[in-house]
Amino acid sequence: MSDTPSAPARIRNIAELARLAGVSTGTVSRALADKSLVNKDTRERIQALARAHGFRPNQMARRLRVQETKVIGVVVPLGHEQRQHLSDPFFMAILGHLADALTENGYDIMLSRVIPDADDWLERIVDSGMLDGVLLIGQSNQFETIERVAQWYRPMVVWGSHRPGQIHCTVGVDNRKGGHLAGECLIRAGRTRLAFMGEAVAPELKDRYDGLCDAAAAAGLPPPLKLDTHLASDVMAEDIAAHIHRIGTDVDGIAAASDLIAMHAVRALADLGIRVPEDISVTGFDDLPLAEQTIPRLTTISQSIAVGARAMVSALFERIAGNDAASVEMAPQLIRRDTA
Amino acid sequence: MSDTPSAPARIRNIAELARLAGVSTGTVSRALADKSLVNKDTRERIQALARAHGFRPNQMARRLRVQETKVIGVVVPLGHEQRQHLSDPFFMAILGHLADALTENGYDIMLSRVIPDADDWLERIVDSGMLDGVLLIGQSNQFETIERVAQWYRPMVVWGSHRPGQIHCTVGVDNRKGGHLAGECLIRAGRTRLAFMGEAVAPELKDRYDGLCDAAAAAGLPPPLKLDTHLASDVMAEDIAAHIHRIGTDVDGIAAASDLIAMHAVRALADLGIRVPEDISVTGFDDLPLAEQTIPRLTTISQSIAVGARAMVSALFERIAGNDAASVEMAPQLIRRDTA
DNA sequence: ACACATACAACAATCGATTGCAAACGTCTT
DNA sequence: AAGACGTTTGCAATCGATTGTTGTATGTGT
Repeated sequence: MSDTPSAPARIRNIAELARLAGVSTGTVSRALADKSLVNKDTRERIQALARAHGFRPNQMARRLRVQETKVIGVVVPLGHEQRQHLSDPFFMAILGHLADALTENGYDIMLSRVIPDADDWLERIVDSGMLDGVLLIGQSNQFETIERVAQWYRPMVVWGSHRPGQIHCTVGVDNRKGGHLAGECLIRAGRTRLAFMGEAVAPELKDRYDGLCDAAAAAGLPPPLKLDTHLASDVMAEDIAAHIHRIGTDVDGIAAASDLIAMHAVRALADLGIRVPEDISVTGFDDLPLAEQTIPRLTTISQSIAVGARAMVSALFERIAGNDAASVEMAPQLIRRDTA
Repeated sequence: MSDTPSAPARIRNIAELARLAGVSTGTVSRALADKSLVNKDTRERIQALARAHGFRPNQMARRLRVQETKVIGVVVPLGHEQRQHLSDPFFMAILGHLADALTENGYDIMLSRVIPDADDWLERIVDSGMLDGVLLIGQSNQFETIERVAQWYRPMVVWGSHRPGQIHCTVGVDNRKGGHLAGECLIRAGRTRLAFMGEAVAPELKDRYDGLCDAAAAAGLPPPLKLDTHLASDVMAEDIAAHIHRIGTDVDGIAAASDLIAMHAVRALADLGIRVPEDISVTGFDDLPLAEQTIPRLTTISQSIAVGARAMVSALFERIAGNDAASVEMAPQLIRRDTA
């Protein structure tokens, strides 16, 4: 015996443990999986031995063999916003809830922030053989790519807008309705010169703008101004600064494409001595936890991110199990607070 | 030919592709890896074939073979804050920067939010065989566990405080100094009845409190009040509400343990008609991008998260390469804005 | 004492790629 | 024409586990 029990030799694989226990690798495998096929005594002896040596079977090998990884890819495509950070609060909020739901079910999360340079970025992710399923956060400007992959890859669910006849499964709010609600709220506050602050490249954002236009049209107002604003927080500030001059003369109501944009706008207006909501009304979009904590509190359109995340996960599990899961479109809700 | 070229049969593995190309699997493997050992023509023919069939080698198998996964685990231990969400802005901010740095280097990220119930939670992660390295965000109350694992597992870097003589490699700010800076700032503003709002369980937070005490002692003030406050945003609100009554009579300067706590506190004070900074001064900690966007803008202690994240990643790569990387302790910085 | 069921563990194929070694082939030299 | 050499390719072992099949004791019933 050259091994002292106090410093047990490190065991690298199931075969070494098998030799140590005087059994075959098959038995060890079954013992560690706590299968009733192996004698209770043997089983416990092997488990104790494994514990003593701090041995844990290699997951890579196991997963290769059983063809099931228990890993879900959570992918953030940044086609239109190459500079946008993962640190965007909306991503993070939804990611947090996804993480909760997935870990509860014993799945790990592989996080990818993808800038779709090569056109097979999604294929590369999807058949890396590392993932049991994929959750896409946002469609970005990659609608076609997503559709293409969805034709043959089932276990994928996307946060975003639903277009009639589309193949891929989405979960999201009715963004157009949301934009409409925001518009109505501004109009009810007596605002007539509306503007949309955001970038209408991704389907979600375009829908929000269209909804805002609907509301304006319904009230007999001209189509709202479109103030292009990046979602990446570092660039956003500049964009807003550039826009802010037109505001006050041309604009008295801002529907922002996200809470973050709204917050920045309110902040920038305050710097110019323009008061919200006295001089200008502002609405956000998302209803992040943050929106309630700002001063003044943000009036915004709720996406109920928590519910949405759960819906994504359960749709994904359905699809992994082989069943079809339909898209989910949730109703947005106006949360009236202080800014409009 | 039963296959029409427009709908090529799906190829599942390298062997099928090899048969199709009339070569051996070894050649296919080398061809796809673009190794010069195989003839340029053959190589290109195989690559074209693979592309035509949309074939991509199984990563799980490859990784098992080469014993290198190109995956880094990013782990958030929630020992003291079981209810804390991943959506905490600080986690998310640092995660975003880590994601940037890691993806730039061709690594994927496996995200785990761990509630350390079993005492071998870290061992289980570390030798799952799925990871080339581990980044821990925060030490939580798991200092001993981390030390234990660090004794034999090298490629691990932790965001948090550095204690003299500790084994595991940390990156973080000098939290004690940071607390000191916050205290000095409050004291310079004429505040004498200080309080610390946070939970001094994790080493980082305890250090911040100690630093605040240092500053108080240096100014001849009594030790600051300790207002226990959870970091999870849902519970936090209640905690703060409970504390808020003592404030105004007992307290005129608050050093919050995080920007988020500070924001909530300012908000809660505003609801009670207590003005910041006129009636009470408040400092945050972290300097999240958000801190600049609130009204009033948050005075806070900067952690320079971006720099820290880069430091973590480069220390980790050093350690993966087999070199030793020392802990990094960055100097905190007071960012004076409006709240103190 | 014999047939037969039961419990347990070993054997070996398998997942899908990578890679050291050897073999086949062609070219060039002497 | 034979040997040396370089270029390509194939063969087969390997990574570390899982699992269907097979084999061998042991125990039970008649």
